[in-house]
Amino acid sequence: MTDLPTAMVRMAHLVNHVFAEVSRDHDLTPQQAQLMCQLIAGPVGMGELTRLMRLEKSSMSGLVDRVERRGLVERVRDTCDRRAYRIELTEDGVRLANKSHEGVIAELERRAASLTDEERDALTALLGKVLD
Amino acid sequence: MTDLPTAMVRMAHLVNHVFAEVSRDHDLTPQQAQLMCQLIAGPVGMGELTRLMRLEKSSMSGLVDRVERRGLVERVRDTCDRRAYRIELTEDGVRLANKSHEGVIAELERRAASLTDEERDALTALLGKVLD
DNA sequence: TATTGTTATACTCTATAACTATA
DNA sequence: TATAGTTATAGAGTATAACAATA
Repeated sequence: MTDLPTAMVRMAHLVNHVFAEVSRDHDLTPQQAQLMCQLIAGPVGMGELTRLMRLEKSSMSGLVDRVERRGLVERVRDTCDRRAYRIELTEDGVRLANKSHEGVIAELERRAASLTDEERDALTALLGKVLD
Repeated sequence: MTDLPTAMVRMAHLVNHVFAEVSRDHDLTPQQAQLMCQLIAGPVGMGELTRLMRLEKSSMSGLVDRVERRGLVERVRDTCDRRAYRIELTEDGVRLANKSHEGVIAELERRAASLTDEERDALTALLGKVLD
């Protein structure tokens, strides 16, 4: 039995590991997989992406470059602001993003399988309280 | 209210962010800080370090190189196996490792401050169950 | 032969600073 | 002037493959 912060750190390591493994299975880096997961719900602008992933805009430029080079996303000019782009998954990108996302969820579900339904709900609620 | 896997991923992002911020405050990269935290309890061999941090041995060589160059750790030859090294914190390293570790713990405690004592205990136990 | 660790190489990831184009 | 994004540069992080030294 450890203290709460230590348990939080260990949980983070577990999630990071799962994310790395799944990404690798799909021949993506964890950063590339994370970027693509951010785009599943729909196109996102560069500025919003840098905020979501807490990266400098130049870092995001490079990350998008490499994923675009693989044909997984496209830069689409914003119709309202001609300086801006919206980053959008391609068809291949949608497939890979969904598979990656599902892979992570499935593996985390598997890790949590030892919990009862009540424990799952309690854990979800408690995590939510910390994350607010 | 979201599902459990999503809450786990968000928790991981929070911890990663805290780790990145604290590392930066101490002029370390998150990887360097993580390495040094592994050494707080005492010297660790390269092989064990690669296992703990899930890195290839060549990656660990480079990581140790950069931290050693800053005078925070030392390679000490193992007395039993003359191929092996034990990686050991220097005096400066001990100070910085402890400060980083405490910084992370303190910030995570702060994030969990909204929980009651019972909720803290419950969350810690539930996380422990998933981590087994 | 097997193991411990390093070196060489080639990427990816990241930030800072300077830049271009549009608002 | 301010904002959205890129480019240039430098360093850190990572894996694969080949290597040296010891077991």
